[in-house]
Amino acid sequence: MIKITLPDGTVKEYKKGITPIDVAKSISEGLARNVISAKFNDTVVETVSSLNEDGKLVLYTWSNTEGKKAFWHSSSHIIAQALEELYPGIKLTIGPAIENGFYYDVDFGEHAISEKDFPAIEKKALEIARGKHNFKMRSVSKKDALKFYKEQHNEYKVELIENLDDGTITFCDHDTFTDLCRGGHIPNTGIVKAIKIMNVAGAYWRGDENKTQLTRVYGISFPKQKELTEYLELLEEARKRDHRKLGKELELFTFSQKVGQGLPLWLPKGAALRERLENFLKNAQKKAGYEMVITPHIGQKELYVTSGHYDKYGEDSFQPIHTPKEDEEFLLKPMNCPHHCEIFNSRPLSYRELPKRFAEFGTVYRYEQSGELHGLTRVRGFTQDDAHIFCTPDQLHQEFINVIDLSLYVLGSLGFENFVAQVSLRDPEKPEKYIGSIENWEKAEKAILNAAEERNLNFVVEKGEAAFYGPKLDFMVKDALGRNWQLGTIQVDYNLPERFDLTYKGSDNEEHRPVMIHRAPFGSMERFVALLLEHTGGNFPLWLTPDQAILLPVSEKHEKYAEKVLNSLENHEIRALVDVRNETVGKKIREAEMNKIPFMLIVGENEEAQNTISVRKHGGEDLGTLSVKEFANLVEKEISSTLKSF
RNA sequence: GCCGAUGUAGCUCAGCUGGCUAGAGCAGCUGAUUUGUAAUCAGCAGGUCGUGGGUUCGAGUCCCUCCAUCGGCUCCA
Repeated sequence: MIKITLPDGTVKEYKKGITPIDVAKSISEGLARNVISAKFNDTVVETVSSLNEDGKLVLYTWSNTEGKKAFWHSSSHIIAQALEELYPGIKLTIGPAIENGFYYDVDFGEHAISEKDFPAIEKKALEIARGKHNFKMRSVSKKDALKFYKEQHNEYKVELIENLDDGTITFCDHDTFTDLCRGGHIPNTGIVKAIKIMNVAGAYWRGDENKTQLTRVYGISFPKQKELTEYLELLEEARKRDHRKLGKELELFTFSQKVGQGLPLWLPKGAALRERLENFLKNAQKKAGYEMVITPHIGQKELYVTSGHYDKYGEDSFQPIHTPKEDEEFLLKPMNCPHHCEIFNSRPLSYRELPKRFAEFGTVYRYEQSGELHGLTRVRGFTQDDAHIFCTPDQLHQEFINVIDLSLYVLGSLGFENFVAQVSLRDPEKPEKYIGSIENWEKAEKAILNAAEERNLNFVVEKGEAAFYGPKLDFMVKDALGRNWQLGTIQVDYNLPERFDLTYKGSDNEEHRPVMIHRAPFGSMERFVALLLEHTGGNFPLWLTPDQAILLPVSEKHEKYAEKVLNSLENHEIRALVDVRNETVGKKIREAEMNKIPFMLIVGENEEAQNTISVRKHGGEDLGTLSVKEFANLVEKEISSTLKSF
């Protein structure tokens, strides 16, 4: 007999060799029907694996992330089988579950598949699923595993197997299909009732752009057809929140082929909105002891050679600007830090003056690969809400904490609640990717981890994601389609102070090296506005939104009165406009709704007589008839409830 | 940069297998209407079909080049 501990703490005794699914049956038939995967002692096991020792068992259903993972991973086996049957001779590589669905990377050889082929593949996959084939794991010796794939001339699987230890290799069989696989499947293919191929894309073997490019087939599957339909509708809804679409509709920004790829043009409404965001941060920064500086958009090549950026990015970026003078070269500034270092260097500083916090909304230019450009989230010219803090090693901890607090204030004020803090450390196995001493790296990494822990941030650690000069703490936010984007960033840097030979005079009358913090709570104005658009669906906070109210005169006769109201709204610092077009009120409301204007103020005969306005909120709520003063109070109250000061 | 897809009026789209002066709705302009909480009516105007080549008697439609966009990969100071 063995003792099985369930998540609720109960311990039950079973015969040695019992399977998770049988354990489920012993609890209830209903549970057994829904169990699709299991973990035993924190290791993924099949629902039909024998359990031979005491341990903790967790059973998963479709409603658990773990259950979905097994479901989607199993679905990738089904798709792989369908692909093999439809396109004999293709080479399978890997097929994991992802956040939404799964993919399988396939070498199709000469054959290229496209959307037109999806229905046939889906049909085949569903046929296979309906066969209710059991997923069965078996151990295979390294020799046999290699033989199996060498016979198929599948060099990818061979490479994978070669990196595995003999004795740990397992295959998974279902129906006529066999795949190298670590495990973690649903009991049988029949549980998959709906399966859809979402798209195909190129993906490099092992993520290395020097290796073969495979075709990645993305798919998703569900235990019910209805859930697939709902998922597709959800995607459709998400597309409505796409910042590129909303940015155009709300006249915030645009692009021009003539100006160039990835070079956004901010339209009047967008520019004004951005300015409000900048002022919001400037106010907070002022309270936090920052000083604004201004630096030029270009700098001598030598500046970036000193900083190390030229070495790292020079060849792959905008090329130097030449002047009539021989050998003179300038670079468009790709970051502000070197300039700020030279500001620090402009006169001798005492430890009594530190920390120095230089802030600048600095526009920078980076030659991003054309395939990487994406709306406002990835552009070639953008403005960072940048600042560099120069402090003594003793001050570093507190300064870092202060920056975390500022960043949290910014995100909180704009309604970003579901962010993830990511601590990016260096990859210890690739020292060639980084500059600076190991000792300094260790200090910097420790400083970040300590600060993140002290502020109780819910953070994840990613090795190998650090900048080449130092580790960082990034605030990651998802867009409408669930893609992660880095917004705010805080970076500790011991390297630039050395490269620029920055010093301050300490209390011991000796020269000391300051530590530098790079930080940008928004990240960039472009990306921040993009993500804000997707999060709010274009319904910005009232303090930020382009037009707060629109006056809708019922007819031409009331235009004069509308102008008068507009005037007094302006005196209350409310951004408003009048719709003087010769249109019906119904139409004016419709358009104001589509333009997402928070308040529609209808003025007609009654209002004019009583010196009031009828207030309709975006979305349709009728707030009744108010005086301008009452309305202004209402606006002020709403603003102060969302916009706290730092 | 790589793989795949897309590109027709300001916007959203139609235009079948190549065949007369390329269509619609919305937006715009003009006029009528003077409007009460999500589209008043009528008329007008608007496109060298992303660019440059080619095939053909004939190209929005077929082929190639380039540009841009979209979904991924790689990259992201």
